[in-house]
Amino acid sequence: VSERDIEARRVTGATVARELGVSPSTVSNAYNRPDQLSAALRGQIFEVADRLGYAGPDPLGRNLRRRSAGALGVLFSERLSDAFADPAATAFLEGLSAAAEAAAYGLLLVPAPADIEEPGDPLASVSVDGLVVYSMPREHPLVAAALRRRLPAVTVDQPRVPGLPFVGIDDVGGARRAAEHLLGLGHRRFAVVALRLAVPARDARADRARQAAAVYAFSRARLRGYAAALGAAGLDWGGVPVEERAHNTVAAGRDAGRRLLDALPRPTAVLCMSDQLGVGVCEAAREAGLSVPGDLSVTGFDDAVSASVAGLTTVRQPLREKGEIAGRLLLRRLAGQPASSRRRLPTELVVRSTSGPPPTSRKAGGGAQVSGSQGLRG
Amino acid sequence: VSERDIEARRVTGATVARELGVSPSTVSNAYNRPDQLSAALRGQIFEVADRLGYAGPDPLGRNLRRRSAGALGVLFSERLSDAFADPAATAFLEGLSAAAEAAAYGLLLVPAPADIEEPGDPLASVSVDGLVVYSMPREHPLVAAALRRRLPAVTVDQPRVPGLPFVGIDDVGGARRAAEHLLGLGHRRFAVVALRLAVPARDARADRARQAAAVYAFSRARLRGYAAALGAAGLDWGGVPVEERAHNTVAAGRDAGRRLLDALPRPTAVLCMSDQLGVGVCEAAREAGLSVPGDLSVTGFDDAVSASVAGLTTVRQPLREKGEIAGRLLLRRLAGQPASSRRRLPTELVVRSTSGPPPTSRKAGGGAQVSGSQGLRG
DNA sequence: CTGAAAGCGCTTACAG
DNA sequence: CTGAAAGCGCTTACAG
Repeated sequence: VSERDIEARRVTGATVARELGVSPSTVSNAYNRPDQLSAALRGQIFEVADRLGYAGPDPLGRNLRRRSAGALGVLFSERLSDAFADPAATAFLEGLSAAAEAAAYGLLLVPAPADIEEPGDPLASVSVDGLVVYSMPREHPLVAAALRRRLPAVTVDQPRVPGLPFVGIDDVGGARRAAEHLLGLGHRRFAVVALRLAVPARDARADRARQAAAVYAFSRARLRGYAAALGAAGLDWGGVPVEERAHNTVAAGRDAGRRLLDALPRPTAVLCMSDQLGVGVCEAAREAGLSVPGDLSVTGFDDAVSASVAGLTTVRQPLREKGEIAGRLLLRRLAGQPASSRRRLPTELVVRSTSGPPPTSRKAGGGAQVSGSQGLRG
Repeated sequence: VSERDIEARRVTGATVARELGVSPSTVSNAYNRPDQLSAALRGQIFEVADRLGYAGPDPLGRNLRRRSAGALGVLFSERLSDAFADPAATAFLEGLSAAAEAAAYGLLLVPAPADIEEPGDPLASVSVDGLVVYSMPREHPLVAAALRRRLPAVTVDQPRVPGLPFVGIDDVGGARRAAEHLLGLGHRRFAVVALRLAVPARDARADRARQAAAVYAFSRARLRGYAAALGAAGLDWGGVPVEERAHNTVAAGRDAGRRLLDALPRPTAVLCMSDQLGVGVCEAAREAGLSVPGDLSVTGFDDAVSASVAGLTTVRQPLREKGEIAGRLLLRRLAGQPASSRRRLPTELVVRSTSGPPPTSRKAGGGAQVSGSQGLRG
């Protein structure tokens, strides 16, 4: 009975039409095509609507009829709340939302399923016109579900889905330049703080097997870039400790830094896959009584706001632009134009005050060449 | 003709049912109620679906039928891209998304209308189950549209919509404590950098009239807090320059700082309504050859990541928690429980290294009491 | 300038 | 275990 009461009380366009003795089409036209009816009738309709508490056509009905949702979906591998805590993700969203908004599209952030591998389709109730797949491994159940849906989609920082447009950056080159910069300053003892490598992400030392099993394209590529530069300088990549961290936060960097700085012989340079991690490593160094860059050099990645505030040497990537391009690519597809392009944006080394020559070593036997900036081959 | 081709090609649950000679209900049940049909038939259905390219029930149809959208809408007064560039907004979204995600809801970020006051309802195509109204002035057309829709809604940092649940912080008290801290250190010459006050927001000096016309509850309240503290210490609020900035960025703070530090007599303390602004003012000071806090003390607001990185003295507010509470309040209403509460969360002064005693003044005649921390009345 | 008809794709009691 | 029927609320040609 109460169910029926509610039912009876719901006001739709048809209710307004009935009340006024006009057809539902006319009510619809009053809202959508003012030129299709007299101003007088339109006024009456609005008046009755107001009196009855009708707020205009229900988007649910309209969207089904028009077969459009007015929104772009965004898929993250992490929980949404982790994405918002990650400056790289929010800068990307900044650009993406600018593109969406310019075309009057909203952004629907798709919730991560409570259990990975839970039964049921996490996309079952997600009404969107297209999908942005942000930095997810191809095997992720959400990506599989997205592909099954055959929605127009764009992948970002993750190139392995054939047929879909892709936007990414030169991760290998960026990582390589950071390592070369430190090599050029004379460093020989390196450590790395990596972002998530495989699923599930870990907060732990990543051995060779773990590195080889990396499924996130961006972190895999950055490892490759670091390794290439160090290898070219004659260093043994196998001896370089790599700490993996699941979350892109200062706290994670601090923790990883503590662990790396505990080891002997201590590294003189730490390559970090994000600025948050880099800032955290700097904090761990100061905690341990080490000066940066006197005793320890640190590089980040992204060039987020915290990097410039902290004076962090880092690799700049055009995060906002990456989001804008992803959005425009998807919107172009939605407009019916073919857009199966792949864009790889450039990265750039930004030298600030957390990198310098290594301390003149008392015990290590390594070369003490403090100068020279290039060409450390062989 | 091509229209018809496309029409003919679309695969729905009915297509699968026809192909297999079963009813649409059975196909629906295969996806939604596995217990309602034999495993064998279910398998057949999935097989045919796969062959025909049917990805499961279309969310558009399902959402209409179920009268739910599976998403919470978020309304901002700024463009979406500005919201993502604002650390306070993203920290709020972090908490909100955690609450939404825990209940398997997505977050739909509603695009700002291209023209303010454009014709048509910006919410016309926005399918959501409820709305979070974040820091908007009551008169804003989007808020009016939202109220008209009669959707369950929660307002945040903006208390003036009667009947709606509200979550906010103690802006007055937080601002007052920042000012009292600086007064206690002996400062007498203040300046303020404010966030948006009225619509449209401006990048300019805000005179008394502008301050009185402020429509954003949070900035209005913070001004009141600053003014109360300075007034209680016998200072003339009318003589305190207030610079308004539309965007919460370091660049905006730097610009405001430059203008304030150009004036003579120069202020010895700058109260900022955000950490980004505060960091910017610190940069402007260093640019001008002033030391912080030796020549100039600066306070922020929020205690965002940049505040701790920069060592900024600030007023901490529980941004993430605010978002979580807003989300939970809205979800409770969606679950049919009454939730017309108002929550005002506490703020807390965090003293770091950008505040100290004013420089021992050579020319100004003010008192030079460098100590004392409270009770500057009269 | 207005209305009757069809249908967007789905799910839910209900009957068998 | 399966199907026929009704309807969620809307918009779009089309006829008048």
